Amino acid sequence: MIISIDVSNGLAIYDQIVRQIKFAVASGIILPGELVPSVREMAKQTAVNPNTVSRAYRELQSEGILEVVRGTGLQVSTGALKQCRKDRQGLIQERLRAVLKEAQQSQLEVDDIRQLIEAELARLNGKGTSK
Amino acid sequence: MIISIDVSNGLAIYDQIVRQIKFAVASGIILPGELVPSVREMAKQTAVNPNTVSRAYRELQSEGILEVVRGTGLQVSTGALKQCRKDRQGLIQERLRAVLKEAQQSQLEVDDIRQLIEAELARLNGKGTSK
Amino acid sequence: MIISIDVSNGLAIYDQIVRQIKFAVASGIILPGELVPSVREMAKQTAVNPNTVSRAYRELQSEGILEVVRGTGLQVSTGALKQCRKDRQGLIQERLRAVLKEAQQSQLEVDDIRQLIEAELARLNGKGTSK
Amino acid sequence: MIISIDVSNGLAIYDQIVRQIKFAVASGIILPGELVPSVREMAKQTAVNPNTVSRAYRELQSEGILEVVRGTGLQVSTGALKQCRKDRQGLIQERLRAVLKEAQQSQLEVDDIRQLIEAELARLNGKGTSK
DNA sequence: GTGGTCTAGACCACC
DNA sequence: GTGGTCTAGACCACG
Repeated sequence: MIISIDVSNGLAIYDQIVRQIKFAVASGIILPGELVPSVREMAKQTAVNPNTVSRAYRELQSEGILEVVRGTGLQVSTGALKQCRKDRQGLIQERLRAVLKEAQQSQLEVDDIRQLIEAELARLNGKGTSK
Repeated sequence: MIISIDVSNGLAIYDQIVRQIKFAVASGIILPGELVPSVREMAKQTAVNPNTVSRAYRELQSEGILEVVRGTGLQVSTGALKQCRKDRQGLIQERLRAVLKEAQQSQLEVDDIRQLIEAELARLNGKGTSK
Repeated sequence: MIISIDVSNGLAIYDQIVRQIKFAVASGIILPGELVPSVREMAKQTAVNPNTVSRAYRELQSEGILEVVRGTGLQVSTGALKQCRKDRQGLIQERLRAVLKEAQQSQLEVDDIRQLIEAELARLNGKGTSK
Repeated sequence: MIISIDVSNGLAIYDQIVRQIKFAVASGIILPGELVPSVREMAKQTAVNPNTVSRAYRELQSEGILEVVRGTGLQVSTGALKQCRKDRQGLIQERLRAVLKEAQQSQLEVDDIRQLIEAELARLNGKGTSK
């Protein structure tokens, strides 16, 4: 699992770690039962303050994504995969709703919105297949 | 023009003012050449410190949305309407692209995405017409 | 004499009036002994608050450019032409010095500066003659 | 980097800070990637309120000269050097053009202007070498 | 420790 | 009356 940090993108570093681990879990890159890198290890890898990694892990524990294995480290918990997928789905849905709502408030017709979306989907697919 | 502030939504107060004024300009609620409420007036209206309003107005000046008329107040500048509309459009497009991209990365099929979108659009329209 | 005011250029209105009258005197557009328009007249002409015109005239009186003719109005004083010319000269010289100094502080070589100047002079002359 | 404030020169304090930092960047006194003094540090150094320093830094951020490194400070951004140099050059050119234009409007012959300039350049150089 | 935001209250120039 | 600037002091999130 590779975590890459961008210090100057406005997002808190701990939050970048949280999101990327959730993403890794949702995508099956790291499976329930597997250990995440230790705080020190991750801190070295990402050149980040251990406090910050620790905070990210704490956050993930409180959300039930990670759980302590005494004397061993932190592992991805059993329900984490399903939860991360659902989170992801929910988050996407929420953001989709927000942007659609705003689009409508801006005098955009429903058909204009659909057109915009199809254009963007085509763009993404074009990029994806050509790669 | 009515500006409503929500102190506990995470967004900075000055930013809420900035956005709502841009929205008002983009929507034609306030036209180029018209004066925005004075700093003190707006501060009273929104129960916010005048400095905070001033900061929002300064931000809008530096973006070319507002301009000072010495001793008289701040007026919406000539190019503001077009600029705010374009900003708004660009912002929506960008956010749409981001969420669609993320949706695709989450193993959602294009048709699933379309279905989600239609559901959300229906929700919005239902809300709109029933109200 | 035509005075034109630009409310949104940052310069105080009264100052714009002061400068334009000095310019008119220096250029011989208005001669010593001639009356300037009355406060009310000028205020109407320029669509400016009479207080503001009054302030400009006061400024010009205190600099000795204008003088009261009791019951008649304000006239350009005898020494005004020479003084305005000198002022103008001095002001230009001062600004020239300031900009040259700054240019030198910015690692510009003397010859680069000369080149820049010649380019600008050519531009101005080109414009002037072609007009 | 030394920032010196003159409270009684008409220029706003925050603007003096902005200009001097731009100057320092343009001159290579402070390089892209380096941190500027912290808000509190700079405030102590210049005997100015931290808010005022903060405002100057905010201004520089919005112009893309500085960028935040969360919890660490503000660093000179990558493109800042080039940008500051260009700004500086453009500003000088603009002011040069303005003063030359005004000089010509004042019945000064081109050769008189050249003479004035050479005199000023000599003055500056004399000062520079004698120092 | 860092910057970001906000409030409160003051003074200024300009109209 | 208008905006612009500054100070003082407080609280927050982040590292």
